[in-house]
Amino acid sequence: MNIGHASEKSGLPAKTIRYYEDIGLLKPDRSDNGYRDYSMSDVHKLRFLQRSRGLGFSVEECRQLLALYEDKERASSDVKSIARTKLKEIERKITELRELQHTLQHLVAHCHGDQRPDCPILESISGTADA
Amino acid sequence: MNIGHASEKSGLPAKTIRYYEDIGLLKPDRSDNGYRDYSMSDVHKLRFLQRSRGLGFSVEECRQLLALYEDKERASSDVKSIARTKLKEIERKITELRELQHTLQHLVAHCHGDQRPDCPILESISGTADA
DNA sequence: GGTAATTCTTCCAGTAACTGGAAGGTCAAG
DNA sequence: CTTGACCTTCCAGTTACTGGAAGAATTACC
Repeated sequence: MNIGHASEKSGLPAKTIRYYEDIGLLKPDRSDNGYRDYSMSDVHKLRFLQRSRGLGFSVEECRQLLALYEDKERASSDVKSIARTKLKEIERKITELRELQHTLQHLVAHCHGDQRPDCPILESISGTADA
Repeated sequence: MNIGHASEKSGLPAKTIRYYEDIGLLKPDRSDNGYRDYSMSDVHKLRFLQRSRGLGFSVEECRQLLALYEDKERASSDVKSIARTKLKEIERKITELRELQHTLQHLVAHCHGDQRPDCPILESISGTADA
């Protein structure tokens, strides 16, 4: 599969896909003509990268997450501990997104023109009533 | 409140806080000595930025979200529509995080050394069974 | 078969969002 | 009144892309 097709399937621009290859996140086969040739597995990884980058994980964290998957045959205890650390982070992110969600919902539902600058959303928007 | 204190409270490095000021995300008061002086409201905004950046929103999206809050007095229909768009995005992010969570949980629970490279996690890790 | 458009290649420069470090001013403690 | 922590600005470097040029390969059309 050429890069254009892989780009469509993964949601990542071709430029970004080539960049990910440059920094060693994946290395697709090459066809005889020199074109990159992406397998389904490559596309899965790209889609995974597209998602996890969009969720605020750094490229290095994504590299770890990919390694988790790729090294699962050995599944050593450190691999599991990384996974558990990431799971904690994911839970935190979900919690924070829920709070952001509630804040915006409140904004849409209750703050319609008659709110003063001291709206309680100001207090809740940061997730800390005190700070 | 000086920048060091605001940094502690918001979780953002002082460098980043100054950068956010440079690009016009907030403008704290200045004390007589020229030091930046952060209000509680400023710290709330910083904490909000810290969170939403970590959740994969771009600085420009964060600017919009902050504006949502700051312009809530007028609460025009476009403000609400932006909020609704962001709510959709937040829901998507939550869904994706849940899927990532399940994948990692599966990895920790079931893939312990006896998995072949064609582990079904490969299929599910990208969130698309087909692709 | 010819040729024009599309898609691919590499390379190099630019942007976004920080991040580190130098050079120097301010301030609280001893 | 000096030492050390914290602040200032400025400029350079890093990360993670992103755009564009120049050229080769494929596909689409006559």
